[in-house]
Amino acid sequence: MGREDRKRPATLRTIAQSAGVDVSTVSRVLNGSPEDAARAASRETADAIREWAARLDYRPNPHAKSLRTQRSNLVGVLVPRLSDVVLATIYEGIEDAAARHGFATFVMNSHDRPDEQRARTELALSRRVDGLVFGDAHHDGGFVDEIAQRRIPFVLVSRHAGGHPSVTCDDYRGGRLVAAHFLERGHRRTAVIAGEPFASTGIDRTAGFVDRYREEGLDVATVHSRFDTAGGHQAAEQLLTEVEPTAIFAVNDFAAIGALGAVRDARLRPGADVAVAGFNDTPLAAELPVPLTSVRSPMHEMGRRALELLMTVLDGGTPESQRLEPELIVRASTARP
Amino acid sequence: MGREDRKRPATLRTIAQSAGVDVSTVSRVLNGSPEDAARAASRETADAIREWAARLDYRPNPHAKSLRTQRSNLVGVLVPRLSDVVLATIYEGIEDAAARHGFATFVMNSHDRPDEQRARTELALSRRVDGLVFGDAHHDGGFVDEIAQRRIPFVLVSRHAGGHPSVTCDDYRGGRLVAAHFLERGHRRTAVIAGEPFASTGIDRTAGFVDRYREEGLDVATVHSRFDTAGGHQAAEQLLTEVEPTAIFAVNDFAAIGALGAVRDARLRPGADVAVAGFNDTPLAAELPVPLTSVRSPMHEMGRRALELLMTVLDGGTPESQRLEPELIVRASTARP
DNA sequence: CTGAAAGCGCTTACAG
DNA sequence: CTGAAAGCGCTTACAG
Repeated sequence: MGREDRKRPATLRTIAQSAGVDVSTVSRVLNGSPEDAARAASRETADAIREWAARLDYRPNPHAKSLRTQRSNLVGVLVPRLSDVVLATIYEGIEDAAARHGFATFVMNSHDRPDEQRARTELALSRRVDGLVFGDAHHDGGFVDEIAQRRIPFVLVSRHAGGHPSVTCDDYRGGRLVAAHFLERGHRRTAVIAGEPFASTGIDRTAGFVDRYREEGLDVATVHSRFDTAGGHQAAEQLLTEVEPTAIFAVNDFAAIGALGAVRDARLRPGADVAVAGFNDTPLAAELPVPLTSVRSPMHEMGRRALELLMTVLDGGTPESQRLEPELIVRASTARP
Repeated sequence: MGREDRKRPATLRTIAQSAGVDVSTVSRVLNGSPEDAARAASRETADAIREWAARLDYRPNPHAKSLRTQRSNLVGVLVPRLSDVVLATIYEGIEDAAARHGFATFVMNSHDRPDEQRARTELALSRRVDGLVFGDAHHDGGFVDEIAQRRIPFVLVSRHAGGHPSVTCDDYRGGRLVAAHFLERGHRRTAVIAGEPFASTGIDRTAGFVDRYREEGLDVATVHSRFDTAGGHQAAEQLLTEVEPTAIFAVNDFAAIGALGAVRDARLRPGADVAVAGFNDTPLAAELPVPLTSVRSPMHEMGRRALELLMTVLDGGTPESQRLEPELIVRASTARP
């Protein structure tokens, strides 16, 4: 089954010979714009060419095309971890939109480590991507600033940084929604599991929550954490002993699930004794033993729009950052008994 | 920030001119095998060439190379859904291994739909991938048989089909492990949430479980389901009313989580009243309010090995299918009180 | 040790 | 409406 056994695919030349015309004519008819095609050959010649192409199962060689046009129709996508369902879903949106534009994508994990971000980006660049989508931007913005300076087309998704074009959820507003909900339920001693300090998602969600509480003259305890369940568990344990909050907002569903575990371990009832809310409304949130209140963010849509925004950049347009609306989904984890 | 602004990258010709040698010499030194390089130029010439390459930040143009060599160093990967953490983790293994071999990967979702499998495969082929990894093979094997007939290099991962080269978990054995555990705990009326009927994973896990129980002269109720939480919830609801099992094996953690929800909704205590076990030992399993007993499968390793197996195929070797060992992780969801 | 030449499969001014 | 030619950036027999 070695690769030598497969017979060579049809090329423009094959078709040109079959149809008795020049390759340039075939190119214009098959791969050119409709106007090009119309100008390039008579109806009959064009039809004959198209018929041969179909019969020979012709598919343009993308490498030849890219070499000639200096455009690869490839985009590189960097995410912290693809096994995080939030990023995977955003990526699905990116991939869908890319396919519709005739682009293919390379995804890579950076694990939120600057050295890997750099290495993966260079790898993508050496593969000659036309542009990049970063789902792993750090708020300090050092790395993306550098990419911008090199005039490499890119957009950010999920997290914003340094004023570069981005598509995000309105995380600040999402944080406020949770705070408003907690206030309505009468919680006055609350805490936030704020995630990693370098991610604008965690920063903004926390800020929105804290600001809303400040408006009521109330302070909020905050603690940073990893974005996963173990991180949330650990952070919640600490908060439960040091702060004894009646409600906890974790800036991410996984951290929230970890927090639920910590609440249970402390012999408290999630929802009844300690309210817990998460963010993103991951598919699991609704199915947990104690269903989780969470802020729904349009993950797939965010990915789709980020890719569209990149297309704007590639077409030389002026990209406008977008902030999509979050929606609070209330469930048992924040219901008083 | 249009693409026109970036200055042209260095090429072999740029370097050849700078170093005062022919492009063919530069090619042999920079991109050839070590022996080629040694034979192509004197130490000094070679060093000079390498120095110029570094100074000009030379990166071989992959499109030119692919066009010339008829090899793309690209592989296509098809999965049912990348937002399923199991497939995402397998894909991470594939991607890691691919990068080490100098290959890049395209991933695409097929949603387990034959028309999408076909369309995505053709898309990958039109992008001139050297080979494919299918994580979404259907057990009937119709589609992959066809691909094999076309002599397209490919391997299967996670699911096997039609005797084609594959890397899977020993799912049958995994099913037996769960059965043995349930038997040891004294469960005699049990049920399996078997997943989709077209996936070898669910088929084999179910068969292993059922066979072990048959050896004790006991029958097992089985019901098919989707692989997600909602599917598991629904299947468990049905089983709880119709079969009243004391233990349920769901062939996948998400279905198991859905089953836990159904158990709770029926006012039964997971673990105490009804044991529930899952499969894959997803990161969440350990962190659930009632930690989930699950069969750990080496997902990342499976992906890695699948890619290695594809490399064997591409090198004209004889690929041998592999079945990796599962491991039972016992937690509270199957502990008697 | 080194070079000159051909060609992979396209696109696109240029010419008629 | 159609063609001939050049060239994108590589690799690799062939020749010396």
